[in-house]
Amino acid sequence: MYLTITQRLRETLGAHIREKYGCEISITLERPPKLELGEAASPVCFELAKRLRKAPRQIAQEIAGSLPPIAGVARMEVAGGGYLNAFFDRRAFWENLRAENTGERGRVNGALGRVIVEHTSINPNKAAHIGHLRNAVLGDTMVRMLRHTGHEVAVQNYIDNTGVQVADVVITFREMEKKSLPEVKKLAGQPGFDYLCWDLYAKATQFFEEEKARAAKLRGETLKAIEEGEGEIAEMATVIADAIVSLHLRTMARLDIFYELLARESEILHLHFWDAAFEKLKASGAIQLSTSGKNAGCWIMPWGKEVKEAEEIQEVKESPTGALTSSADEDGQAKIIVRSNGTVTYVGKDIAYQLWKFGLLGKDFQYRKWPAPPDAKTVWATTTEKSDPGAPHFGEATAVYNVIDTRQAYLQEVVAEGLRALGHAREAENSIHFDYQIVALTPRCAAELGYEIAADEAKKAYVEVSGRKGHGVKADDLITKLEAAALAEVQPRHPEMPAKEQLATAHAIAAGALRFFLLKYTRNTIIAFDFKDALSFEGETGPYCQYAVVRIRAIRRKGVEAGAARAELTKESVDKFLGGVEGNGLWELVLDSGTLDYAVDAGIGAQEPAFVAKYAFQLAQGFNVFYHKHHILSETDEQKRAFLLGLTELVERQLVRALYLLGIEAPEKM
RNA sequence: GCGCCCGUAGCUCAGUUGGAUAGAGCGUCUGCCUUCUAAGCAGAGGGUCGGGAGUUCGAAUCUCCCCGGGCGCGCCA
Repeated sequence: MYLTITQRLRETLGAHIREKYGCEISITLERPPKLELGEAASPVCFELAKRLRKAPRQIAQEIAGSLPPIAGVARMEVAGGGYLNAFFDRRAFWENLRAENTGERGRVNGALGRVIVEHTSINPNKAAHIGHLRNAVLGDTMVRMLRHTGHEVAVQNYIDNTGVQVADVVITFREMEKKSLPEVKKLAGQPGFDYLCWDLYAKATQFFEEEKARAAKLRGETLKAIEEGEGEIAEMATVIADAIVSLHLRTMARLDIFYELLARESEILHLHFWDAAFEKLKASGAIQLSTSGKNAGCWIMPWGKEVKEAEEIQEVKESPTGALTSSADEDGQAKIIVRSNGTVTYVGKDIAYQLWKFGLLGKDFQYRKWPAPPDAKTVWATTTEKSDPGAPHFGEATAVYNVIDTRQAYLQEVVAEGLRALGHAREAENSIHFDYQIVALTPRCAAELGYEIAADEAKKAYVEVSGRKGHGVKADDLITKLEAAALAEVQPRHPEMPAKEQLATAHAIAAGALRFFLLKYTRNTIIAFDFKDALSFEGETGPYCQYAVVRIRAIRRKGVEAGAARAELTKESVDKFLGGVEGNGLWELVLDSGTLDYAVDAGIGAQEPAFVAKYAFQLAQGFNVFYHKHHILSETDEQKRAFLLGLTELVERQLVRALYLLGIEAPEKM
């Protein structure tokens, strides 16, 4: 609602200034610091003053006096040195907001069209940890926000099932644990397999450090076998990766995170996605065969400062083979795409995958349903077998969000540059690296978990999570711990509640606490994880927001029990309760309720789910203040009680909506 | 060496892209449960926005220079 009115205000103001003064100016709007200054304000006259060589206040007065009426805006005032302040029509806002049942669905901002969001993408060789959760929760929340604003979104989870990390676990099973394929199959079917692999992977890291030569040889052989996809080694890798993926899906389902497609690297390999991309890259000259220098024999993509030079050289020396005969790559940071032994690097595969996402590769996967998905929600996976005829159409997006931590920024740039070099500038532009900072452990937390920390690390503010070392807070452990803590709060409060409901409530609180904890920080803040903060249910937390909803629902239940008749609210009453300075308190809560669209819009624009988390918290806070100030059910003035109840319902609806966007469920009681 | 990011209250962080008196949570102290759930509310205290210079009507926000910290730059992914 707020966004609707401010957009109208922006347009009208812009058009009016264009007409009146003949200048094109972008209208900045802000929320004034105090309600007495209105609901929206523009400092545009300060900027205008420079161009028109007139006092800003005078301009503001001219505009305020001549601006055509705007629906939803009661009046404009001039304040300070030249602010233009808009005062909303409070009753209209209230009525329109209450009538707005559909939320913001259907309203598409921009022309994004079909969107792919890739998130989670955990190496399928060990249990998920807290860092993976940040990725998944950020991605999932962004998906919810995009869908809320009417975008068609497909969620994809990339499965690197043929990589080094899976190979390392295979090696550990075979060489160190001396396990046969049937034995591994058996283990993979047992609970806790992801935890077992977590420990094994840490062991492998040790082995690789201690016996470098032997390890390197084994890794090479294992990788090759996995890539070729045949034989016992390959089968063991498949068994491990598939089992771990299923466990990851279950972990994420605990936080209400689901996927449409599991895109597996094995299919990118076996369906020859890279070959197709390679031909395109060669043909366009985007990559070149280096014939001299340290990269001799590699296909490289010029990078950094060299891009320009290389392009110039390209123009002069169009070589039919694509071979770069100059020495431009000799000293530079040219990115290697194909190694001198003919194998493709990760970036190369990623370019192929990215091309597919935009429908630019000229190839498609085959699809099958993933077996036994959590909550019986269909998940599709890529396959080399015949495609399931019921599979939906994947790919061909107009925008792609890749949720990957910020350390990979450079590689993501290379991928985008690859698209650009192929002449897909728009797709390169719409390849959004949705980057975020890592989750680290506070030194105290690392100590609590019993990790040995090197002396230089102990001095730092935080300790990096390391899958290789086996250092990290496992996702399932954390969720379980939170559930236990929440249950300990629920039980004494609701001894009458059936055990099953107590558990469900505790789960909702645990998941809410965790998701909110991961979302309240903006993306580029390193989260220094500590159990004390993550386990908190007070203050700026998910449970605080859930609690506000629970309070509202308690009021409604009690109201129904009391059987009190609800008076029909008159226009005069609404004007009275929201009007003037006395109405400011209630009006502010109405206004905050109606600001969700604005928060979501800003959140999508800045790619910051944290904006929605902040919104939910502030609305909950506003409600709690209201709750203490007004006792609703004992209100004797019927009109007032009807109004307070209406407002309560409004807050509930908006807060539940905001929480839904954050992937947080509001329980009935807690 | 080159590139990117960060430094805001005791601690952890916001500050919606340059706007009005810099905000919140935690922690500390003081109050508030016989009324709709105290996972709450009210109040107090706490700031040279790392430092300096500049840009302009206006800077936590933009530019430059320092100081302090983090990350990236591989024929790994």
